[in-house]
Amino acid sequence: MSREVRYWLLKTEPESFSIDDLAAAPRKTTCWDGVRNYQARNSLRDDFKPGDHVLFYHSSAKPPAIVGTATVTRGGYPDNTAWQNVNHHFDPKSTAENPIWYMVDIKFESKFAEPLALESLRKVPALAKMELLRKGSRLSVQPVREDEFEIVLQLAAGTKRRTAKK
DNA sequence: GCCAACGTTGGC
DNA sequence: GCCAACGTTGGC
Repeated sequence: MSREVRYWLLKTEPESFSIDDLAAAPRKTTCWDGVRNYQARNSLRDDFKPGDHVLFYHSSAKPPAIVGTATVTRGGYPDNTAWQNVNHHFDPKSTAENPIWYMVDIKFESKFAEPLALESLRKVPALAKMELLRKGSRLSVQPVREDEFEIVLQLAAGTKRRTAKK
């Protein structure tokens, strides 16, 4: 029995890694390393599978916004940056024998014509239950419902059309 | 196991 | 820069 495709949202600060960085990366692919939160880790380790779709979100940006999409090309595997003690994400409790932290690979899929700002997403009733919009939400790796994902894509396409008409 | 102190995230 | 909302740590 084949598993259904799942949908995710990944947060990143564009100053450290942006959608443009992803688009410019070799094979437009990067490993999504450095996640150091257990709930997020569990998603990466257990639930990310190749073919899953990702919304790419810029946090601490002006404005904070969903800026594009990516696809998962490799499911969870140990995050080796955790046991490189020169690395910013070093965690002495994690070893190659007993990895604590996991990463995935994602590939660039699209960059929206216009960012979908957090503020504008809050005005969309169909997205009211989205984890991203929940008060106090801080998860950097979060599940997205299929209908939410589709609505976000439609919104992105809509801003594109309006821009084209100008 | 409780919980206060502390550190981090991230919108504003 | 502020601070609310978390998650983690560690004393007890």
